[in-house]
Amino acid sequence: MTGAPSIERTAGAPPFSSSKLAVLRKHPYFADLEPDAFDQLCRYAKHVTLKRGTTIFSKGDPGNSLIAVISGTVKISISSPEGRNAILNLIEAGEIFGEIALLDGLSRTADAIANNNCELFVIDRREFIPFVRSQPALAMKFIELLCTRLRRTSDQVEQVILQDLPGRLASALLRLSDKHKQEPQGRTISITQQEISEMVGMTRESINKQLRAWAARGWVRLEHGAIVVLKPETLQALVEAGANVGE
Amino acid sequence: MTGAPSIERTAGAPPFSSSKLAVLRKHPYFADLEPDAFDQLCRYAKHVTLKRGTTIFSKGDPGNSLIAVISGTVKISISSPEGRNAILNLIEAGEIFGEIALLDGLSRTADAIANNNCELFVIDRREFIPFVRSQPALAMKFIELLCTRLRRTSDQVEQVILQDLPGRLASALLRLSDKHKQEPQGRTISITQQEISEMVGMTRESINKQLRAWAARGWVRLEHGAIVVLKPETLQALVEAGANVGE
DNA sequence: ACGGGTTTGTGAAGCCATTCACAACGGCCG
DNA sequence: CGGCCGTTGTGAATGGCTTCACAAACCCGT
Repeated sequence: MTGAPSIERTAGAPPFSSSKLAVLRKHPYFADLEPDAFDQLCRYAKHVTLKRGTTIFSKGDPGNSLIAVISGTVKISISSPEGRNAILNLIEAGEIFGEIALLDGLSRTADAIANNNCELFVIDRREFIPFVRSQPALAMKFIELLCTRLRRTSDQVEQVILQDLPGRLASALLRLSDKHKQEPQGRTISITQQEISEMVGMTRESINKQLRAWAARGWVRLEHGAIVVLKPETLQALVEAGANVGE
Repeated sequence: MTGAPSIERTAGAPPFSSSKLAVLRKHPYFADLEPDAFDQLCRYAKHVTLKRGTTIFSKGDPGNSLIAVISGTVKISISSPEGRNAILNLIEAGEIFGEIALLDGLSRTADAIANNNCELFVIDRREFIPFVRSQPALAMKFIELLCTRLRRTSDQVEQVILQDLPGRLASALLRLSDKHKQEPQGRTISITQQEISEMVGMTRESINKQLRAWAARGWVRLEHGAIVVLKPETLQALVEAGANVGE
């Protein structure tokens, strides 16, 4: 709805290039927002570029902003005192994060780190909250977003508690490959085995062994820094059967 | 704000006893709602009583209602094909559940089962959603609720991935005992070891052994169908240290 | 094209939690 | 008050995943 015009140029002269705004504009959270409301929102935003490895915020920080990813990807993770760490989510271009602390005003629940060089929009809480109240439709959008996140996180708990290594790994691969389902055959996921192991909560070594076992059966193909899912249906079946099937 | 009057009796004659409504009225989600809006809400609700073990809804069901617990407790859980199952949450009197499927209209993410005889209010989606739209304050309340749930669930993921048995068990005990912190000394949790094991994602046997080890040190006391936390600070320290300390 | 850092591959040893198999106990209902 | 079922307590054996310790392959910058 509302097409995608009106970003091109406005009297108020938004301080960012239209191409960068377009990626946000297309996003479901903002797609059916009033055009001028969107422009107003953009005026609140700061544009930031970071290089790989930069910490955006840390667990426990006061959470006073919402962040939209324009390019690159951001890693949402937590780490234990002993040095183990877990990746909760990977946020890609067009997505937003940091909404929990933004909405409830409490501290951040996890760390956010630039996973590679990236560009962000940062929207301040002070300016954003009144804006949400004035736009009930936006509030409903956030309810939707929170519901989606909750479903995703619940799923994660379910998997980590109920599934073993093969099941969890298969789920993770399917979820990641769904994000980029370009061609029907050959869904390539750009990710290191180290990262996958941290998403799944197991060691890199175990993940590697399982992946190679599947590669031997032709279910996946391993590349350097990437995994190609060849038989998504088979992996899906494995998840549903409750693992223990495919070795 | 708004005190707690107006429930007593209204012209419209709400069909439920005021004592039952009071438990809802006191709850944060509804506390600062306009009195007549609250009455209107109550008119949408159906009153239900169930006996222990009854299934309220199952994972995958279409989610078309919000449920408030008047008395008793409800178990939110999921189960794997092999029969393992995991308790995600225990909902007690005064709390509500089922809000995700209510708000986004998709299927239920888990099973809900009456953990003992209980009384519920059931509010239908068709009637509720327009009501939320007409009450922006209520929408903001739901955003808060969702944020709380999300923090809780994220925490669970964090614990299950990063902590070992002692750490997870300690966290669970502390969370449960915080709910009922009556006396400063002797926080009694009414729960079976079987249930705790399903909340924590480990076997009853393992949980039993850990609990007895702690009982020997005087950190907890075990009763039949209950656990008394004697040294919450010690358990807390154990969680923060990343486990491996207490045995 | 060389060199250092990251990513991947692999085996041996060890450990924590599960599984299995009971025994004892408590509480409730007939 | 006497079964009976759910809860708790325990030990031995098993196993899946981790830990540790490398080696090889790859990638990028100079």
